[in-house]
Amino acid sequence: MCGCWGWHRSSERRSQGKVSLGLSRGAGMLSIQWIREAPDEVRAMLERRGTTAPVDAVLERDAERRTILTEVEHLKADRNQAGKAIGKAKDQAERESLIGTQREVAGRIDALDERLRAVEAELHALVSQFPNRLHADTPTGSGEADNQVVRSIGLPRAFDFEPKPHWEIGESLRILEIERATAMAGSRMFALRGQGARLQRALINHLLEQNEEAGYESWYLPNLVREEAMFASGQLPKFRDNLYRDAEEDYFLVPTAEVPLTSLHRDEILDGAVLPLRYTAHTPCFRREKMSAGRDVRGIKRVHQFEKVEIYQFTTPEGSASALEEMIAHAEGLLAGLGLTYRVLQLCSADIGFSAALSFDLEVWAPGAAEWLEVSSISNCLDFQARRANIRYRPEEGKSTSFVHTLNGSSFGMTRVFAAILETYQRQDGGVDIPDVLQHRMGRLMQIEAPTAAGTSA
RNA sequence: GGAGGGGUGGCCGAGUGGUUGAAGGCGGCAGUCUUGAAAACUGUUAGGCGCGCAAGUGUCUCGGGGGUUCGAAUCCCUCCCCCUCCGCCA
Repeated sequence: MCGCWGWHRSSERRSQGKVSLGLSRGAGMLSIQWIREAPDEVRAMLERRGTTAPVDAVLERDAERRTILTEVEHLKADRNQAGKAIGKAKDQAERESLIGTQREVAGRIDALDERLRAVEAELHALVSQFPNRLHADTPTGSGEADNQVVRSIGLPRAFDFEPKPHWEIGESLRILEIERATAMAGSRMFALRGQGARLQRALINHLLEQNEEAGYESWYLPNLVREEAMFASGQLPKFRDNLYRDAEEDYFLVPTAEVPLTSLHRDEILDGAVLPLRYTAHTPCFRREKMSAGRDVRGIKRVHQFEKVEIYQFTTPEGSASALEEMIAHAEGLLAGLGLTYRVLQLCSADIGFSAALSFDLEVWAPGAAEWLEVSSISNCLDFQARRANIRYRPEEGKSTSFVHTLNGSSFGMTRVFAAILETYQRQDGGVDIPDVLQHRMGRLMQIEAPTAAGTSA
C-alpha cells in the first residue's frame, strides 16, 4: 500500500486527478508541520538555496484543510453513532425518521469531502515543490563557485608532451566511437569498442566488487520505473523535463540507480536492528540534459546514456552523519586505488540538489581537457526521501516508528572515470596504460596500443 | 495477446450491507504458575490524519482510487498486483 496521498498514477491519471482523503504518513516531502510551525525558517532555507516555493499558499491550504477536516469529522462521528442506532432500531417508523435525518447529513459530508479532496490535492502539489531542508553544516553560497574544496589528493600528472583530451585519445585508439553512435541515436551519444568496451566493463565489475567488499550488498534493479518511484527520490514533480519517458506504458527511464534504490523499501517499516542497510547497484542512466543544452558537448562528459555504479544507505537518523563520512571515505579509496588525482568539494546551499541536505562532490582531474570532472556526488537526504517513499523503521519492539534517513553516492559515473583514465594514463606514443587494479579484468592487458595501419579499415 | 481465478491485520484464515478495525488460530510481548525453562492459563499485540499541555478523543484504512447507500471488507466501476490455461518469445 502506498501512503503518498494523491501521487498514485491511479489517482493522478486514471481517476482524473482526484486524490484520497487524508494526508497520510510522510505526506510526501518536507514535513508540513515544519512549514506550519516555522515558516520563517523555511523561507530562510529557500533563500539560501536561491530558490522559491509557495510558503504562504501552503499555510493557507493547510489551515483550510484542518478547518474542513474538523467539521467533516464531527459530522462523520454523528453519522457513525446514528448508523449504529439505525441498525438496532426495531420500530419501522423510528428507522425511517433516523434515516431521513442521516440523508441530509450524508449530503453535507459529501460536499465537505469533495472540498477536502480538492484542498488536499492543491496542498500536495504545493508542498511537492519544496526542496529538502539544509543540513546545519551546509555552507551558504550563491552558486557553483561557492562550493568549497575540502581537500585535494594527488598532484596532477606532469607530462613531457602535450596531453590530449579523451575524445581524441579514444577515437585514435578506436575504442570510442562518437560519430557512429550519433549517426544512429543523435548527439550526446557514444559507443565503446573493443578494449574500450572491455575497460568500462572492467571498471564496473571492479567497483561493484570493491563496494561489496566494503559491505554494500549488490542489486540488479528495474531501469524502467513508474511515476511514484520518481516522486519518491525527488526527480518528480520538478525535474520532469530531464527524464525520458515511455509514453505508451507510462514508464520512466531511470536517470540514476538512486531512483530504484530509494523505492526498494517503499511503504515498509524496517526493523531498527537491520539498519544501516548498505546497497550497491550498477544501472544505465538516462538523462535528457535539456537544461544544459550547449554545455559540455565535446567528448563523453555529458551524455544522454551512461553507466553508473551507485552506493546507497538506509540509516537511523542518528546514523546518517557517520554514514556520509563512511561513504565519502570509501569512494575516495576507490579513486585512489585507480590512481586518479581527485578533490573533495563541499556543495554550498545554492548548488546542492533538491533532495539533499548535505552533499560532497568528488572530482577527478582530467589532464587532457585540463578540468575537474565530477564523478560522484554523495549526499545525506535525511528523511526527505523516506517521507516521500514512506520508509520507516521501528527502533525497538513496541516503540513507535520514525522515518529512516537515506544517503546516496556514485561510485562512479563511468564516462567521466573512463575519460579521466584515458587522459591520465595516456602515453606519448598514443597508447594508454591500464590501471593496475583493472589489468586482471582485461586478460592481464597492461596497455591499450594504438592500432597499426593494417587491418583497421573498419 | 486470449480465457479464467484471486488479493482480509506480522503470518494463516473466517466473514456477501448494520456495535467488523475486523472471529478463530499461529507468532510476538507482558503476567500467573515454576528453583528456572517448557506446558497450561490470563491479558495484550496495526498505521495514518485531526483536536488536546496531557490524559485522551474523533476520523480514516480489509491491494489503490472512485461510486451506490442513512450505513460497505461485503454491491458497482476502474487501476495495480499475484496465480492457472492457451498463444508468442530472449
